[in-house]
Amino acid sequence: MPELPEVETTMRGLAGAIKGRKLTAVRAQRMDLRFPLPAAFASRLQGQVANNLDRRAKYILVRFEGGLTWLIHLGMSGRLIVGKGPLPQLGKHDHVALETDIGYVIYQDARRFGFMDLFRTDKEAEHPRLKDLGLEPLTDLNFKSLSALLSGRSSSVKAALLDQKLIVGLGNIYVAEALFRAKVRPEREAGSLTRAETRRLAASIPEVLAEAIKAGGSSLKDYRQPSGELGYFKASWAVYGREGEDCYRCGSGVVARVIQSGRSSFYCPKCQR
DNA sequence: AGGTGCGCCTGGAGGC
DNA sequence: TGCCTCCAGGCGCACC
Repeated sequence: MPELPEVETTMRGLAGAIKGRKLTAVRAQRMDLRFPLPAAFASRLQGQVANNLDRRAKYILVRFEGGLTWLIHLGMSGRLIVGKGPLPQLGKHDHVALETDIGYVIYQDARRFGFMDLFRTDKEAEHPRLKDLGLEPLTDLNFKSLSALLSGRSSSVKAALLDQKLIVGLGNIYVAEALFRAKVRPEREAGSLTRAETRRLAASIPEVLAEAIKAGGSSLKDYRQPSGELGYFKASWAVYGREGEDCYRCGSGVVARVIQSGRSSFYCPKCQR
């Protein structure tokens, strides 16, 4: 799925389409996303005025004037598509659609690993999807906070960085890129990182995420910005998906791929230690 | 506590 | 309008 930069980009695109506007019509074509849509989903959203939009971890939060919050997770292939004018004909993967006075939003998700929920905004802190999330890498990550997360941990540093209870927003791509920049191998035991390595990693994570947001995210297969534009950060990947290629940085290492917990990890064996 | 494997779905790529 | 296998950005679960 979309990792933090893609979710952030999607949230901003959605904000441009609905912030301050009333949802004049809401349709749920399919209720069975990863989890069923909540009861009376469309009727509860219809007529709501979007007050502010936010991102927490890989969740988009739309808060409405009346105290209702709409939570959206894009799963692996979820996309939000925004447009001006009337709602176009919906396709087989268009599961939720809404209109405002100026345009429309379509939630499209081929694999249906995404999901949505509605809840009272004042209960946000207790929401089961939100209450156990770790720290936000763009605002709360520094040497001290990262050290506290990693120290004494026997799992791999990759597993630790993917664990949304520790730190949120990272997925397979951005973990690979952040570890490359920090010169740390994904298989390293999390608690074994030196102070210098931890310091580099605390810097490289927000750095790579911020750069990716600026580029509109990374388009792999399904992802596009809500406007339909691609995300361009893929061109900046140093190791992800580059198995067998020469390392950008050291020139002599060849990017390797190993399987960790059934998922591909990419790194330069020469300059990541 | 941590790992591993699997399932949830569909579609694209590549081998044959 | 081929068929088959593998693979994919996430995440939760059962099981060890």
